[in-house]
Amino acid sequence: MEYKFTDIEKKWQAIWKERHTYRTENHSEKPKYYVLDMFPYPSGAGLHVGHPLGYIASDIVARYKRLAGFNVLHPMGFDSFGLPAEQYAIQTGQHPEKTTKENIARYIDQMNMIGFSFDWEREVRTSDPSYYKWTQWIFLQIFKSWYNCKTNKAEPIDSLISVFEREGFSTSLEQTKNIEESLKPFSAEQWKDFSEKEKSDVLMHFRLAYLDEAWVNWCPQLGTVLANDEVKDGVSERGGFPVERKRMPQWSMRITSYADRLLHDLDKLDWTESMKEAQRNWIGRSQGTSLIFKIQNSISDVEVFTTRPDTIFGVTFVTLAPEHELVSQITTEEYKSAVDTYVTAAKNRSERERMADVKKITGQFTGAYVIHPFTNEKIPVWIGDYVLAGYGTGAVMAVPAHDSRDYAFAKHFELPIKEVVSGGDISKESYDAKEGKCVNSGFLNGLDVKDAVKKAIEEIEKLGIGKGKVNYRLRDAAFGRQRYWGEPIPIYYKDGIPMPLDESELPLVLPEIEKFLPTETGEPPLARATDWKYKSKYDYEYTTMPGWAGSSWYFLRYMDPKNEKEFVSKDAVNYWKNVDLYLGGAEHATGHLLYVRFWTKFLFDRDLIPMDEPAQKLINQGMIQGRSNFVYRVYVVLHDTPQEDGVVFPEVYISYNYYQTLLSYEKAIGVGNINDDIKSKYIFLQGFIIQKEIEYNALISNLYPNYRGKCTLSIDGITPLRVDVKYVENDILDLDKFREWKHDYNAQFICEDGQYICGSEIEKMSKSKWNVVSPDDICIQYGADTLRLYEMFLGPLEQHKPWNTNGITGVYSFLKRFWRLFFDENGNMRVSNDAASEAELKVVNRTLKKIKDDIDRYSFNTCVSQFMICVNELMELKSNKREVLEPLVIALSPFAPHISEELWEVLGNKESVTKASFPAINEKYLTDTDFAYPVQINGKVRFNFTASVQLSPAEVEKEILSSDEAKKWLEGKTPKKVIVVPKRIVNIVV
RNA sequence: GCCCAUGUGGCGAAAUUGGUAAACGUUGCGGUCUCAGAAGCCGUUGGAGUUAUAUCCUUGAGAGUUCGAGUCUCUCCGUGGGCACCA
Repeated sequence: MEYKFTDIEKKWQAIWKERHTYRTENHSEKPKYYVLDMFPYPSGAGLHVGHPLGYIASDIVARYKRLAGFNVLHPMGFDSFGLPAEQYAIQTGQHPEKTTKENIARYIDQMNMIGFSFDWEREVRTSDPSYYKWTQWIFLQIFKSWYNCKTNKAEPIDSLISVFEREGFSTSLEQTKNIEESLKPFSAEQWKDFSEKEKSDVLMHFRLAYLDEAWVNWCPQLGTVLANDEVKDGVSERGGFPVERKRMPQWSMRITSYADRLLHDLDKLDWTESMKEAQRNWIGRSQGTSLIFKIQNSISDVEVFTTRPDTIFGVTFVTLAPEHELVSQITTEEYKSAVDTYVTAAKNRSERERMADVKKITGQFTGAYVIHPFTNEKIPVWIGDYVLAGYGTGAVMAVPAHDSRDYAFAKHFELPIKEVVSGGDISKESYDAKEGKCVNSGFLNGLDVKDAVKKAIEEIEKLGIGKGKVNYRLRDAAFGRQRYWGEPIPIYYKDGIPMPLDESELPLVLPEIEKFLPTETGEPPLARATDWKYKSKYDYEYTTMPGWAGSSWYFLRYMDPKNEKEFVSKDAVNYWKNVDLYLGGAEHATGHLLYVRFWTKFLFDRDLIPMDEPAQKLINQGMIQGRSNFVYRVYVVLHDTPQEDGVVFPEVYISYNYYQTLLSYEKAIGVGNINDDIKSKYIFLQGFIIQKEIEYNALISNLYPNYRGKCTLSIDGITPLRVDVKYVENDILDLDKFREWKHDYNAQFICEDGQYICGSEIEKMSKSKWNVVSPDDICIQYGADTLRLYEMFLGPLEQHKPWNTNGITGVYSFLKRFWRLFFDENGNMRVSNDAASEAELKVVNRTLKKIKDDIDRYSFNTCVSQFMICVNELMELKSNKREVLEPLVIALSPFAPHISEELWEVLGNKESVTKASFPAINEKYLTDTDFAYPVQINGKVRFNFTASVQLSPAEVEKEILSSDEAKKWLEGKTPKKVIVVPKRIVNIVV
């Protein structure tokens, strides 16, 4: 009997489905274990071999934990709202719901083919109304909450209202300190007299989900606002379109209220350092001082934020961001037009332009001055776009001597530079280091920087012009998207006041619309919906939620996916608590992983769930990259008019360079007639040039030099073209298939030893790069178990690695060998019930121990190696004992579940292997007693040596050589060399 | 610029707390089986050196700690990633 993986896999997948083998109950005597994958966005391209990497790893852990006696929750679902489906809908007119459903069906088929142990009865889809009902519900809870700084947690908005009713609002109100300082103070009486609208506006300053005029990342091509993490290098992450800054009313999430807790709680998580570091950077906490400068001849003042109060005496100017609200107020008549010009220019620059000329220094004097609080000197106020409106107070005190940006600005505009910390040479560059002694600094003179900071803050607070303050780089997250395919925000507008829907009215279902584009007046697509008004009267909010809304709480829904009364029952969430192992890509560090922590903390604050972190342990599986292949083709650029130095042929004009290109090809490949006669050259050219590409204004020849030929010749006019990796094996192109694919039957390949060698490049696996390898193909050719083992065998889980099918035969033949342990050549079962030998037991126990240890540290590649070693050893021992094989079948089952089930049945066990428990390890067989007596290997003798105390090599040597066994072996000879490894092994060479 | 990660044969990679570097797989080479191919099976494969044995060298580079360093410390170089006029 052969190992027929196709039959075996089909059989067991059907059985698992039929018997609901992986259904998980919410109650069990067993301890719980929750292993979660980041759910995929179901794209139209289907899964490629990179996607299942993390799923296979998590499936191994899930299956292993079941064997180890845990009640395991291992679900899968789909993040099915999002931009690509909508873009596709715009292009094709198909409803995103339809394409999303089709894509999901394909994803599920592909996943089932690999044999995952997901409990599909718990599947969630973020675009399903029964799911997004609860996303909307959570939004409403966030909307109806505020952050109390005194209790340091989110509370119902009612508790804030009662504070206002009792005390009114002032900047010194303890509960709201650091939250909102632009709001004007009011008394309790004033609060009571406020209109509904006024009250709503005030509360908007505190709600955790709020509507506000804000600077946003606007992407005109996508027609929507994007959050900071959706913008990379000034272009949108999806599609790569330019992003502008725009001020508009915008729904936001007050994630900044949680900045401190998001930062601090990182310490208690078991995540990689780089992951935590990425979040720390993104949150960007900086401890400093806010400081107020009085403006000369004015009642207003400027507040700045600095981390270096110790350099207060080095301030030689103050810079405001162009958007700063004081700019228009303080600018003097004389500078008005210059300032206006500058501000307008700065505002019109896109984010990308601004980034591009980071090095270019621009600025403008306002004509105004502030008074230095300690020296009473006049300090000029400038505006400059190196100061960001959104960070700190949008104004800085410039200390050119000790800040490189201020230094550059000062040098450019010839402003004074005053050294106040000794240690650098400020004539050359600024001295930014926080080391040295203060000079020229009044009461700070002679102090070290550290002490000076303390002293400066003390003095500043004494004068009442500032206080210690913490700033974060993290901004509130834009929450509204001017798009169709997302959760509608459950808000309607009554007399201009945003009102939450009643919870009983959820879900607010996405209305049907005809076109998925914005309206003619520029409103979001939802404005197209007819008959879609709250109580047929009030407008709903037209923006939808961003992609991250649904994914910020999905791990909770898996616990209780069908609950119609609650987002998750107390019962379920108290049992499962947080995720024990979370697997996903590192690219979500500053997006999803921050938002899901934020929502979890919020739900915790409001006593809706018992834990304040979503996932204790996080593993980032590396990306499996694609290996793209290229063919090369000679292009000839056409010219409209004859080139002076060119060669003229009937119909076409070619520059001399390209003529040379073709000639050198002729030489290189030794084809065609080389003849000075222009006519024969024409024939030569005619032979190759077959097609005119109007688009590129070029002639495409049918000549394909191979990779090596292209390199050695290094001629212009050769263009690399992507070729589907299906037609390439080990960089060698299947010529016929290629001709067929490109319909280029005249293609002339310049080969080497009859082989056309393609160029290659490692890059992200993607449909557009033609380098996608589908897991389906691997499953068909080698089987799912081989695919699973091979993906693990490729290398450490967390590392990026290119896909390469070369090694897969090794894994495949391992499974075939494993199979042969059970069947002889004639297909008869050869397993015996005899007792196993000591050697066999040693092999199996050592393997089990190693596998267990390696799974516990998520080192799956070494597990696979260990299985291979084990099979090799058992083959050598010709082992066929049930006692040996049975535990191995169980141990292998997390990795290769199908073959394990089949063999388990062959061994005559009725229950499924997944119901078995992980075999116990007999410690007796783990000790290296083999080496207790001397063994001769290549002239060396190996002794086992174990000492309870640390001995020096000399002592060990003495100890060993004086032992009876050594004496017996040496027979009076003196050892030539003794290599001593304390505590372990001694090699003696005679 | 700042921060994090990482560097081992032709290739993917192993190497618990510092303890015989290169396990396992692949590629290459040689052999066996076969009408033939595929698949198996058996050798061999870091470098230098020797008929062979012996021996020496080798974990990006250089230093240090140690009886002993791929592993720990410092400096430098390369690669990947994050943040970036964030005051």
